[in-house]
Amino acid sequence: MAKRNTRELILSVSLELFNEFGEPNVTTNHIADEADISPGNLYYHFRSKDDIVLELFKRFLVRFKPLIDIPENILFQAEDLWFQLHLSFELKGEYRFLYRNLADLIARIPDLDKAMRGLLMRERQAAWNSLSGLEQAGALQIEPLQKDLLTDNLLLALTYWIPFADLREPGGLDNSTAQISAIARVLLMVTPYLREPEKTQFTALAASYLTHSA
Amino acid sequence: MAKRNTRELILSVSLELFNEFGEPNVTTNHIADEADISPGNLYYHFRSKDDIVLELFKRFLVRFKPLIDIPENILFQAEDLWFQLHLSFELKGEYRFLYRNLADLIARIPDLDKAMRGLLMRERQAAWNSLSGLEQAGALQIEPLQKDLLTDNLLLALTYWIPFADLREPGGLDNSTAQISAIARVLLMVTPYLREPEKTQFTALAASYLTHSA
DNA sequence: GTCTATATCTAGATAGAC
DNA sequence: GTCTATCTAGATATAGAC
Repeated sequence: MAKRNTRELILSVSLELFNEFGEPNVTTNHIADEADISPGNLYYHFRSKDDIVLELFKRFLVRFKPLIDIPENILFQAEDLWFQLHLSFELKGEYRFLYRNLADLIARIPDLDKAMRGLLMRERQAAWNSLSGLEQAGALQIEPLQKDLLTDNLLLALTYWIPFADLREPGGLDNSTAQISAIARVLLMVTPYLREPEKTQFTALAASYLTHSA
Repeated sequence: MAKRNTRELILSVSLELFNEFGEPNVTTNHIADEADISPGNLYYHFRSKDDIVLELFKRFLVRFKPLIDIPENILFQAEDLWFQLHLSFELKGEYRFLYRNLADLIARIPDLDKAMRGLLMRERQAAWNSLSGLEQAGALQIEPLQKDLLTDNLLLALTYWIPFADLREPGGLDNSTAQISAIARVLLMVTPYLREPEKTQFTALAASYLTHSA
């Protein structure tokens, strides 16, 4: 709601509406209406609707990149993974419209296509590096093939868990409670490959988050 | 391409175009054009575009329901799971436009919303029952909480693996090779909880499928 | 910077002849 | 059943006054 200026207002209103109704179902008139400005004014500040989407994506990107900038040889603790997931899901929840219509957005907006594919590749690498970190810390033991598959499965969950949860319980991810549940579920994909004592410790930790929140 | 009559032609052309370009990016004019009929003729056979989508969904449903009609107390072998996954992914590949735009389709078409949510619930139950079957056959050992989480993760993969793979490699799922790789990946989500000898046996089987196909 | 009014375009859908 | 021609609605985007 921060009304620093009209441009910012348009962006924040757009983000809200996109998240709630899905980007294809929100017209520039709806945005202008909700922001209490005229359609013409909106087009003074943005050349097109896609331009709004791209600006929102850019802002998402700026905050997301540091989160997946995980060096290859980091010494990673299990708690680090938890924390990293928490920040990541929180941010994606804020910009969840991007993930709800991923396929069509990138089909329509070439610039977004390029950027998003690159982002997914980076994120995959980040997940892979995280697992490597756990290995080096002695907490994780996994075969190379399994590691590769687990990485893909993690990336799948990181990409589509929010739309998936929204599907089953629309608007259910508005509260942080549901998000914590999501994080726990993703984390538990890793626990089968953890060694003791981390395995038991983490299963219990995730379980406790789950039970008092889902 | 089966041209039994115009109605069937429209359906098969629609399915092809929807799968290739995404349903929102295919207009009724495109369909008519590709089917070499007039737009007016299309609307003689279908009241609306949504009507076409619904009819396609109905046909998907008729073939999919038997696949997820898995009794609660079935004695399940690991191979059964593999086979079931194979049929399931093949069918979903045929109708993959449904999964590419799931959120928006059900937001727009109320009848589809109801049916699709019901279907997802059934499919989740089917996955759960499959795990139960493996437990009863002595092949699977898993804690109740883990079982629940695994079921959700399986459902996530069953729902979004195809759009996810399409994202990374557009059109990559056209050949059955890529689909086998997908099945192997999903199946490997279960292997950490399998007992010996099934565990080793299945890891090897899935790995062999993966290596000579991906 | 903001408004009103309007242009343009495209999609879904219909009417009526054949 | 099929066609041509057309309507209507709604969305993006622009023009020009204030």
